[in-house]
Amino acid sequence: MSKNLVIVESPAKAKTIEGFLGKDFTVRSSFGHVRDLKKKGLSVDVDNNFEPEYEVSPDKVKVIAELKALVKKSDVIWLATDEDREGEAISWHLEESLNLKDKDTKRIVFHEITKNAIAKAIENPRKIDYRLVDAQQARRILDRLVGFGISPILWKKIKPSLSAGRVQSVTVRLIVERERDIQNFKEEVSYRVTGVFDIKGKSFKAELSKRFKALEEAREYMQACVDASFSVGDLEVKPAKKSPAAPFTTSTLQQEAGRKLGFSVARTMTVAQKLYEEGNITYMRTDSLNLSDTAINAAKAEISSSYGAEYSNPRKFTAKTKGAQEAHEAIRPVDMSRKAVKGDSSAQRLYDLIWKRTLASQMADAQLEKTKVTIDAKGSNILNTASFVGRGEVIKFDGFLKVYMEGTDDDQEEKEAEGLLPAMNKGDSLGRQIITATQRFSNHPPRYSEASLVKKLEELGIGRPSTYAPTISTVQKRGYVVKEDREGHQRQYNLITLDNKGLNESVATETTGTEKSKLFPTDIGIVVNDFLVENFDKIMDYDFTASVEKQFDDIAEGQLKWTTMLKDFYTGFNTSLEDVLENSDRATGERELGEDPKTGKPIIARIGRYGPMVQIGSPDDEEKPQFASLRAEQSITNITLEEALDLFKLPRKVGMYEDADITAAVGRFGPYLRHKSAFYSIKEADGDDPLSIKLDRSIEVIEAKRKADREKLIKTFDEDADMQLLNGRWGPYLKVGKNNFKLPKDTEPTELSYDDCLKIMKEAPEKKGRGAKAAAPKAAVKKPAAKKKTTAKKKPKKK
DNA sequence: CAGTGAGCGAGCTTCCGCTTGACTT
Repeated sequence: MSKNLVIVESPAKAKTIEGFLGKDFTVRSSFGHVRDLKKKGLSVDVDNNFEPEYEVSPDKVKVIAELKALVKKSDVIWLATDEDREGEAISWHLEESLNLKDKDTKRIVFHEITKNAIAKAIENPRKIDYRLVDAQQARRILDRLVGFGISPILWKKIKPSLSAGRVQSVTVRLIVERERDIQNFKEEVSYRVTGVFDIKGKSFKAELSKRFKALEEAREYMQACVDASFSVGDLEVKPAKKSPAAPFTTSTLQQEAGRKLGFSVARTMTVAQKLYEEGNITYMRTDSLNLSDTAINAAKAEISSSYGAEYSNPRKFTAKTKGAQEAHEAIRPVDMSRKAVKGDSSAQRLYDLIWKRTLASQMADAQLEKTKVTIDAKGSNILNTASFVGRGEVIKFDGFLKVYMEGTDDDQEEKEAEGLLPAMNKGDSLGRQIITATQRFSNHPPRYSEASLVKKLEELGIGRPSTYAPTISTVQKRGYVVKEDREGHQRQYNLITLDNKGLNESVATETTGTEKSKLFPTDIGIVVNDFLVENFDKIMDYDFTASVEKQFDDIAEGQLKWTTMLKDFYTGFNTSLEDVLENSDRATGERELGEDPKTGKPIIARIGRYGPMVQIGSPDDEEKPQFASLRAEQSITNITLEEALDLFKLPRKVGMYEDADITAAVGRFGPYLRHKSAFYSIKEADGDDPLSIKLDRSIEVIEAKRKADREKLIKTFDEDADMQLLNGRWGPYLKVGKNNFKLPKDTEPTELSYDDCLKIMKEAPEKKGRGAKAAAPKAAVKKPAAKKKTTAKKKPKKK
């Protein structure tokens, strides 16, 4: 019988460690935090030293029950949660909710999961560090105060259900401000001159050291080149080196997988989680650059045997990121000699990336030789105002480049790959093949991708490895930000070429401004952000998190009392909450578009109760104002008067079919047709538009939908017209009225009788949470009673 | 699931950070 219970945070870790410890040890996991502030309400007594009200998280009730049973059977409890603020707090919450006795409880930490490290940890137990716990409580409570303090103000002043928080609101701010920078960007025009020269049959590229502002200047210079003679001027050869990037952290893994594999941040984490659970990589939520000695030695061995000892260069990297807590190692393969893993292609590719990055980080620098040639031009005086420069780069020793090179975020359209320059000597004359002057435009700052946003957040010290991916999905779920592709537009540019046929001027076209999977702010995002920046500048400051983090550190070091810190913050914060609630105006992002040609009344675009909308007239007028929602692709900032007027043309009568009207309109879920109280979605992608769709096409859409519905239908019943067996996305299912039911495994739907279906209905498990929407209105009359019932029913389900 | 936007008032929404499955029409 085992007398020791070890509790870690992750089940995969528990499994590994159990193997290292003898059979006197049982290892279990807490699955992260087990207790939190109560879900409902503030649950912080601000008048009583910020006394928090904790509860075991609903999804951890079972975990705690199981652990409690194991505690009873054990003599010593080892709390082996991560060695950081959150981990220390988890240990404390475990101690509290499992009623652990001080004398039987030991706190241990380890940084790598090896038999040795764990044995060492067991030999060196300590007590829970309550100062660190206090720092975590301050962090948790501050976030609750901010989130639950500001969000309700947004419900009143802008729109219900909105949210604000220390992390998400600043994230949205980054995106809104970047979009403004882009809108206000004034592009600069210049002329870039490049030439291809040759010597002894070999050619190379060179670029003029200066750009011209005006076409006229470029023309003048090109003209001078016609009769110029070119020769080799200065030649410079310089050694250079490149060093490998550090091993992966969560943030750099997300960035690199985005750049090289095209993964979203969420997908990277899902795939990494799987690799971790299968024992292929170390923990994937980390901000540490550290590799264990075991890993460094394994990399050294792998490099020496595969590439030779001269390729090995063991290195230690140290974290430079704000607020790094380093409870884990960097993300690396568990076994460096495992060059590939089984699994789907996502897993294989991500593993390959991690393997290469880790290996490269332990490899020698690459040695390069950079050459630079400056070309002399003789002829007209204007040629002396600038000179062509050619650059070459040769790799003398490839070092880490043999396996891996980090990607970049810049779309560098103009950077040419640098190759080897031909052999030449000072004074050699050069042939001119072609010289081109091209009109170029400066680029606006780039929009954020998910990965570049994560990079920015990490730089600012905002959020943690475990929250980057959820934060990005939160701001999208709240409708503050959308991830989209945008089509570019055509742009013309001037081109002057000089080749053996002489000078030639032309105009060419290019596509510019194409965006793929970039983050854009929505109207709501913009209005909420502006409201918050105006009224809560302190919390919206990019340095707010960094400054509270410093205070959390002071708490952890025992130099500051956590209640004092919260009190200092809350006094001012609460005053501003009250002030804003009382004195600030409703924020609607209102913009006047012009006048309605029919009535002469003003038309405005603004945020309404249900989102962005346009409105003719005001409620003060004798006649009621008219309203219409904006389409998904429209925005308050861009919509024109004409587009707004179009919105009021709906709903529109398309024609008659089967003795009933067909009308076209746009609803909450996009454009649709309505016929005999049935709805038929139409898509712009199919070339259908509610403003212009014709009768014959509408009939086509209706008939297509009817056909699809017929194919979906498996069986109906005479006993109940509302009951149907249908084919859905996940196979056959039973539909009764508005409720859907899963069929038991291995059921042949065509053979089900009416009674069978009734049975399936009755035996269906209770729907939980969000799924029960359809039933809600009926229960509305007896809400309090109905509510108790559902919570009571939930429990047996969790057995 | 589908045209809502006056104002009232019920009751609801909301935070960040730690960890995985269960579940979807």
